[in-house]
Amino acid sequence: MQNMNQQAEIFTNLILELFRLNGVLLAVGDRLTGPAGLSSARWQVLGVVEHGPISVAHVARTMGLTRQTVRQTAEGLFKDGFIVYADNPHHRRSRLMELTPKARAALDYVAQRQAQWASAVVANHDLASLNETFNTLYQLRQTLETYEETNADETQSSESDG
Amino acid sequence: MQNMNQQAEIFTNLILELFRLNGVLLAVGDRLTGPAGLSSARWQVLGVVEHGPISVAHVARTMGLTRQTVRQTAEGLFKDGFIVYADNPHHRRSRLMELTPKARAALDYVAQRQAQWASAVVANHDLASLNETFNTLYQLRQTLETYEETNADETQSSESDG
DNA sequence: TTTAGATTGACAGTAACCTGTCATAATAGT
DNA sequence: ACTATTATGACAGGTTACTGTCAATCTAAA
Repeated sequence: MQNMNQQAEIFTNLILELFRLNGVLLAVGDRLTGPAGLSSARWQVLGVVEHGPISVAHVARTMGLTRQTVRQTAEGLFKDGFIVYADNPHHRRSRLMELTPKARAALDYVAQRQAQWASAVVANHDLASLNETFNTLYQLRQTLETYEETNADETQSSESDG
Repeated sequence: MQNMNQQAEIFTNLILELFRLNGVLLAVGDRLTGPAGLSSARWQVLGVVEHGPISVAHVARTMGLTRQTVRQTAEGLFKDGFIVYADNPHHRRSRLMELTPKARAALDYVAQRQAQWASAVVANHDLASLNETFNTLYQLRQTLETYEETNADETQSSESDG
């Protein structure tokens, strides 16, 4: 099958390009948020807390990250005065994160910078291509996640190791 | 400009999708390479060394990573017997990494698994969409990198902070 | 030849993700 | 009410990326 080699090559190129783009986007995020005392990771967490008081575990689920990762980010946000913890009426240990005025100001600042940046960047691309790209990537992720769920057991079961 | 808001939204969605896809791909890479004693990062480095003896700094430039990051990965690869260091006739300190038979076997194993995986995944997508997506992402990265080079100075100069 | 600059490997430290483990707290089942 | 399970925060440790700094080395210029 000649076509399969071609597909595999295009697919590999696509993956490598995704990695590079990911790196660039993280750098951009840090540049946009840095002057406000934030980072890409902190910004994303605050973006969830912005919608209302919420626990660390809940944010983790929302963002698709682990509890521990969000906890670490939250620790830094608290230490730097971007969030406070409020008592949770439904759970004694699991307190709720809330934005401080400092965080509100930082988010407003970053939002303005991000909009400015997005406008400038997007001006060079047409709507249809971006939308189509989004759709393809979304479908690709669905395929990958389905495939992983189906085949992960067959080769990754390291339960007999311990 | 009504169109600008729409573009900004699609753009934001695209970025979030890129982050998610990146996470999934890293997980897949680790799953495919794990049984061979490798990881996504190690696999990529070995993929460069595979083409011939090469220094750490050269691999870093090839991959678009920092010298120090590749050095750390190389350290692990050496410790686990995947590479050896050969003298560099052109530079006394900068030795050249070379694959060991163990690495050769691991790469062959991973290549087979990766091809199998890629075939299965790609079967659900058509060549044209993947290719078009690659092109859009490539162009987008070019735009981003150009924009960063042009505007990075204006807001990121934190020299007056210290 | 000697000096100035760039490159390189090494080392230290940081950020952001991960897993594993533990005690505590909430919830479901009996 | 009691027990088993689940959810949560805390802590330890590992991976992969980054920056900064240093001495050694190579290269180019004077």
